[in-house]
Amino acid sequence: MHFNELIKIVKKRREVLQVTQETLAELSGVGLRTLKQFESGKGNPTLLTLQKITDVLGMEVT
Amino acid sequence: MHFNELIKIVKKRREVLQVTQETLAELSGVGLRTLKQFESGKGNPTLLTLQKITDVLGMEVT
DNA sequence: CAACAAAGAGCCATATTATGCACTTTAACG
DNA sequence: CGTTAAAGTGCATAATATGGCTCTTTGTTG
Repeated sequence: MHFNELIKIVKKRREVLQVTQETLAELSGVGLRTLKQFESGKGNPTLLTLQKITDVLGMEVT
Repeated sequence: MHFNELIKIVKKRREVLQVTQETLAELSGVGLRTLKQFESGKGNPTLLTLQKITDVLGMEVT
């Protein structure tokens, strides 16, 4: 899966759950700045960061 | 998917294809040291690094 | 055992990510 | 227009990934 698609999916999932970036950051333990960078397509997160995010969203990296 | 499972899958896939770490490193453009660290479970690769590796192996991160 | 190939690990320099803080932009209201 | 919430950005620093080189360990084969 392409990077941009991944971002879209994560972003959409967060919005469906009606969670703000700030809340997701807190819940996942990822820095708000990091999350913002990721969602705005300017990041290259580590696998750990991505997993923290997807875990909270009930998603999975495979 | 858990980190360790991911590693196992990648490793197994590489072995099935009978490709050495060295060759995979060259083909994927990832440093040999980085690949070794990843496969030995001591890494936390960036998404880009992981994708470079899985691309060559004909796998996909989703 | 000896020899070889592949994998793992230490050291170290450089590049990049993760993070907080403050500020700006955007969007949706009244 | 003014207000407010959410998202995006600039900047600095700490932490971590990357990658080359070298050495050690492991596994296989004669």
